[in-house]
Amino acid sequence: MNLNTRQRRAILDVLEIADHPLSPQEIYDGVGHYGESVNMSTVYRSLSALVKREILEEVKLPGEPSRYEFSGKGHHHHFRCRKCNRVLVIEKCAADVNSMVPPGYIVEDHDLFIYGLCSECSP
Amino acid sequence: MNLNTRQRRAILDVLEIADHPLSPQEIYDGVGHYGESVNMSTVYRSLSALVKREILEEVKLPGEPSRYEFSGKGHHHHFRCRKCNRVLVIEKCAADVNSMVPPGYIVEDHDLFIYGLCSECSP
DNA sequence: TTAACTGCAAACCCTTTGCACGGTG
DNA sequence: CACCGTGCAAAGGGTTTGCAGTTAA
Repeated sequence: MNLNTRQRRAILDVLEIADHPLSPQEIYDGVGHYGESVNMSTVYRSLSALVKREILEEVKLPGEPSRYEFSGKGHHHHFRCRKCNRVLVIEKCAADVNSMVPPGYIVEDHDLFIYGLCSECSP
Repeated sequence: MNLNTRQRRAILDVLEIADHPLSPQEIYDGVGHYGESVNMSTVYRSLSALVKREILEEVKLPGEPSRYEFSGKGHHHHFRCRKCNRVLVIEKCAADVNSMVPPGYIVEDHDLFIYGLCSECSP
């Protein structure tokens, strides 16, 4: 895979500068802010290629479009700010998931989403 | 709102018998299993009317269609079985969400999804 | 009767795909 | 030349909506 096309560099730059997971639309808009342009199909195709190569990871969210972030962060969760709408990374995990499931269940994985106001948006 | 149409009775019956949150498609299929039929638009329209009246609640899931469940359960979470694909209710919550967020963040709410095998599907 | 509900088909949004063109080695 | 990557337009899947006909009170 060639990362060194104008479009893929722009996509990765936008993700790096934002420093938080972005949706395809946010990436598309972000590239636009640089005065560059990328076709939305290219955004989608690049994102799935980058996920396949494990350079990025898809963050699936309940009821809204996925965000994409750089992989290699280890176990973490996400915070969704209801004012600025950004999705931010939460590094801690204080969920004792095994104690939550009824007997007989096997826990393989979990996702946790926290909603509220981020530090930039809280009064 | 009139709950006493053939279609809405069927939708609510299917939800009640299933005893776990269902997607619009699962409801549609469930009604079909009774030898009855409901148009998919009617399923969607009935579900949103029932959510608006707070008879049902929408369970938004990451990366897949919402499920619908009876409201009034209080705070709870969901388990998604990777074998039978059912979404099941988890009544406990052992997540200390407030301790997870960085200083300055305000926590309003959270969603937790556990993935694995339910008791009927585990070996 | 009349207000609400339903079926059908079309529209919608987000995402994926087919195809022909473009850039690079 | 051979290959991927790209843009465009069309197609998909899930969900919503407009409209005309139907049903419940």
